[in-house]
Amino acid sequence: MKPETDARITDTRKKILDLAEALMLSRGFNAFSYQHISAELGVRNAAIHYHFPKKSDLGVALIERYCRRFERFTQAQAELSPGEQLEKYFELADRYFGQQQICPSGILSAELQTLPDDMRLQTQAFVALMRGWAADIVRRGRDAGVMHYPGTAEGMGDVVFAAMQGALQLARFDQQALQAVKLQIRLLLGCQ
Amino acid sequence: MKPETDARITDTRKKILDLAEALMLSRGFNAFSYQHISAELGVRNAAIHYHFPKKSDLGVALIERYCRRFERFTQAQAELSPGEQLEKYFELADRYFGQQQICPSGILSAELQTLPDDMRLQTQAFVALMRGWAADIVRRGRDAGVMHYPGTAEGMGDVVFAAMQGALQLARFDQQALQAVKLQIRLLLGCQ
DNA sequence: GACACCTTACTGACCAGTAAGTAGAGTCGC
DNA sequence: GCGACTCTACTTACTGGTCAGTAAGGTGTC
Repeated sequence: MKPETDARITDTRKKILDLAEALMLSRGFNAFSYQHISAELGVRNAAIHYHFPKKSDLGVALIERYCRRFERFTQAQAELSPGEQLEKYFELADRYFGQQQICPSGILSAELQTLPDDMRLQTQAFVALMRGWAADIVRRGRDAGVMHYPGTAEGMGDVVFAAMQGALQLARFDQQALQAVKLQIRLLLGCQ
Repeated sequence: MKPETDARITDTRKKILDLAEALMLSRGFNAFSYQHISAELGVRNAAIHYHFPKKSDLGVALIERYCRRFERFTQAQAELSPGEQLEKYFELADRYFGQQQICPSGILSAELQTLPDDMRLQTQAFVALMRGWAADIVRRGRDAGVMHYPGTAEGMGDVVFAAMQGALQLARFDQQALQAVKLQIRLLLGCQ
């Protein structure tokens, strides 16, 4: 009998997801193939089709994992101050940058028109999560009196989110762009 | 005898560039094929290879045209006030949005790792142009006393540029995101 | 013997790119 | 003003590679 937590994920399945994630964030979803993964993993192409019959199944699983991971991430940071949360948000971006990657919402929204419907829906949910968190940080920052900006929290959150997404793309040309944008956002929010 | 201006561009060549541009901005560079263009144009695939032997030749020509167009654009706006220039910058984004497109630097930087070397170089030049202009607007805005922000003009320019690039991608999910980001940038710059 | 997890072997679609040929328009010598 | 030539702008016909996806079979484990 299986344990009630059916979240047992086979080793191969996890490795596929990990490799697919790295490939998607560096090359894009359309620009990697099952071959890329199978070669690296030392299995045959069909083994990947066994776990993810269609490529869109792999894509959806990837984004779902992002959503779960992101929710765990925000919950873990729930007790921190808004300023500290912002820095955590920045660290997330730094981590992508260190691996020559851009953020998932960046690549997915750029490729959106060519993605299958199920992936598009999932992407929409993920983007909504990230936007919501950015808005939340700056809202609570203003409520706590440590962040200062004109307009609405949603507007400011969108600027922070969009600027960070854009900055990760910019950073592919200029190493310092990400640092510059992070610094400027801190200044604009009047924290530090 | 030919006129000394040898810039006569054949009709087909221009049509190819126009179609390729629309395809790239909506689907991405890797996600459109010569078939897409030839079918729409009513010619054979090889006709496109005649004008652009390799796909990267088409890509480079596309970005070169962007650079020329952008320089003409900024020169035409040279006499305007910084505030008006910012609005022109915003109008550019609105135009992309209206056609369900994102900005060229957005798609090109997202796909950067998979682009041929010559396109990468050309993209770098184009991004440098756009970044430079954004920094220029806010620098002259501050010098003229109509824009107010902390930090450097380069930092603020990067935030404006990155935020607009990100906002166009966000706008694919939420129609109002672009408006919201534009408004927030105006507020952050303290103009209007 | 049922099931999970693979394999080999294949299909058909699409892709960029090439080679060789052709139609028409312009150029040149005479 | 006419044939020979050349150039531009294509065409048809093809190649080799890559792609997602499938079908059927094998193997070890519970």
